[in-house]
Amino acid sequence: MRLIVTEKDNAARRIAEILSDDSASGERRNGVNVYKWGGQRVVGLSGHVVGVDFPPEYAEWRDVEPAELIDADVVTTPTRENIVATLRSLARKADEVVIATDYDREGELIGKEAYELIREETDAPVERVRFSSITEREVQKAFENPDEIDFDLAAAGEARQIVDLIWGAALTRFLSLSAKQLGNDFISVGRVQSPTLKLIVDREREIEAFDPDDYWEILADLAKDGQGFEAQYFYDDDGSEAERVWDEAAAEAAYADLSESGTATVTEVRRRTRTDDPPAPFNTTAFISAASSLGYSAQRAMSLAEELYTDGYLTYPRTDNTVYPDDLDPEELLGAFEGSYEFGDDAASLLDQDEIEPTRGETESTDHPPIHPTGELPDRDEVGADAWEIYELVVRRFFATVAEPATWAHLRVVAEAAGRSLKANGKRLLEEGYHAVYPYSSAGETFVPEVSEGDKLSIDAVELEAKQTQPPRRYGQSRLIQHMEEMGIGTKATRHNIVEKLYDRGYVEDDPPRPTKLAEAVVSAAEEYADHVVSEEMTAQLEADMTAIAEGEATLEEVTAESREMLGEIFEELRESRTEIGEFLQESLKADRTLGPCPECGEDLLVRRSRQGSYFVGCDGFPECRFTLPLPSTGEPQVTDETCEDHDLRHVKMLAGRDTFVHGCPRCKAEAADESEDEVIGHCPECGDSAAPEGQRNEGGEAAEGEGGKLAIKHLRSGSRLVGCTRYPDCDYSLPLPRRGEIVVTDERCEDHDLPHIEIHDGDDDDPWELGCPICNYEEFQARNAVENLEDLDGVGPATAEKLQDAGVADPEDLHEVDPDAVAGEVQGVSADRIREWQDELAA
DNA sequence: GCAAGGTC
Repeated sequence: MRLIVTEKDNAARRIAEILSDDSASGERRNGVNVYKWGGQRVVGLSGHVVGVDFPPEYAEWRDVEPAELIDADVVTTPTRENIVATLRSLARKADEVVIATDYDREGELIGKEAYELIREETDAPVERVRFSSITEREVQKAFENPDEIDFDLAAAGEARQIVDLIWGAALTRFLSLSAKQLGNDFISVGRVQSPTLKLIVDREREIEAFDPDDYWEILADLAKDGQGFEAQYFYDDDGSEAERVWDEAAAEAAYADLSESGTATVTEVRRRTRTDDPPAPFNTTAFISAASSLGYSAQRAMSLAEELYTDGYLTYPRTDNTVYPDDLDPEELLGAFEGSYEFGDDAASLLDQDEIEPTRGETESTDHPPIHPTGELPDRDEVGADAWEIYELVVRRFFATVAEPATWAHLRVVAEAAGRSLKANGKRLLEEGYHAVYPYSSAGETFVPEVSEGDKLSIDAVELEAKQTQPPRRYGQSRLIQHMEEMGIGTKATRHNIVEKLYDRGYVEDDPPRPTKLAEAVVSAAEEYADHVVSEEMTAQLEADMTAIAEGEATLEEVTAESREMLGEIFEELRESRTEIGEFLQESLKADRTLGPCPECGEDLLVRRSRQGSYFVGCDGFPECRFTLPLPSTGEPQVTDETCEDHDLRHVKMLAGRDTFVHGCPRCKAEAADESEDEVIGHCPECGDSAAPEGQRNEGGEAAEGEGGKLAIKHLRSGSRLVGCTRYPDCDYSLPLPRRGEIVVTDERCEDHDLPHIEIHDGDDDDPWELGCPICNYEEFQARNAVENLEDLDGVGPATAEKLQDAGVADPEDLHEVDPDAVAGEVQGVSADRIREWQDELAA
């Protein structure tokens, strides 16, 4: 039997299809897909199935000096046991093995890891094939010319693993132990995350140190024959054109001159035609950046693209490549969109072009093509709105890369008035080119009328604007990822996760990411004692070392020994400053939790956590001062940089995924609740007059008048509002009300529940939210939630969600109890296997 | 409970 090993299941399936001429069948072993035909088996790994770590005796942080990790053994152990077991059992029956992992450094290492596992089971020959994309031609050619594993290249990857582990673990443990931050709140450091964090912190330092300068700009409304346009004052500043006037008196003088002249004379007209080339094919970074201008975070964009990839609609989304492979036939791919409702017209117009020549970016790599549609079209309702928007972006990007350039007519006009110069730059689209199929990049025109030198223009208005220079802007997530790519840190598959990691570690908050005090302290400490780990040089040096290993000019042992020595020197310095560093980190951690002064004792109010795990605001003066304020029960509190003017306390935001909200000043919230009175709106349906519990009922089956609970609108000190029973805590019946907006009880009544309708007036808008009867509203809310929960399932859109509900699955929870075959029979487009996958996922 | 790199 011949065993073929790929890096992932998707690749295994496609290679089996190609090599078997579509006759392969799949089976599941240990939860791993194995494709078979004749004497052949193909199995896909899941990237690395083994990982490096220290031996177990180093596991307990408190029992090990971090510096001991520097010379500790590094061992490789299976991390994906089921895949390893399947690989082993397949290997035992193989008399020939082919490694077909991705064609890049990490792929070589993953292949070598598989090789080592296989060698423990068999002496069968092991070959290596390399192909630059999984297409019939490439794959056939690769299998006809098999090669050998490049152990040097794999060793380069191993060296990286070892260096990253030792530096990351030793420094992470050192900082965490010195600040006594163990458990979930450890303080991490790493070759990629720390330089990325420094980038953010450095930018924040620039912002904080920024000292704005005043300047003035003068704008004028000009017109020729009634056609108005805007022009800007400029002057000659040592040979270059300047618009900003730094001196107020000079600005006012120019403004006065221009205001007093009724006309200006055209002194210069310059026309130029510019081509605006279509963009290059999408690599991961460019894709994330385009998705970010549609409002998607890096993480969200990637997870949608991964879903579309797994479902077969897009190619692999993790790629650096910006050049389509030779075997991509643009005409054929455009043809796949011809009949489509959304894309048909655009595809047809592109096919009408005289020539189709895709654009090329700068990087051509061997593992995966640029991200493009496969030609298989998803059902718009089925994939959901977000996935569709991402899909359309990728389709249109592909369209743009095969479209014609756009051309623009540029018109620059300079006019003089009272010795002062005004300029206007016009821009008109001559040939729409790729903009016709790619609406995401700006194609805005600026109107300037046709004028000739010597023409008189009227000056209709002049405006003097006082401005200030602005600090640099924070990096957005996608800008950060671009920066990482430029610095050569991280990879296509990890950069967006690194940004996410900075959020998880409490190093950055909000979007665009803003560093916490902890982040500033970690970066400062690293800069002082371990500068190497926060610099991009560490990666640059590692890359050079890896190249040397791959080319046989150095060995893994030499490179890791040198790296260990360097880290050892760093620890010599660190040892002496341990307490100092620990205190510094602890202070910064406290600063991130500090709201402001306690109204009772003047010490700091801090976000704290009770023994039960709930958050509240407490005083740093505890136990002498017992002042507290409650916080909402949902989400993780985050102290924002906004401050309440009344109480000098920073506002709190509650992070809870989609349900994240700004709580505001906790003292304002508590005081507002103290001042409000409960407003009774009806009887409690659980214990009210018409539904009293057994013991309290009178002969008529009702509670005695006045004894039953009433429903009232209540304001809690934590900021929540609800319709709840007046007999609380004896009766805990309650219905949620929105956190924001003024609650207004109307005269309209719900006949079913005998309750008034409620409206929410938010801000000054005169179009209130008609919430209606609170009971009806809550029931609808629950039903809506159920549909949304269903849509969270992989491959379920609004249409399928509805069908699932019709089939008795109102909520994902119901899936536990259903018979997959029965439901699959009732719901078109959902297989029993899919349902089993959902069940497995929910169980996990 | 550490990193970064694969992958889901």
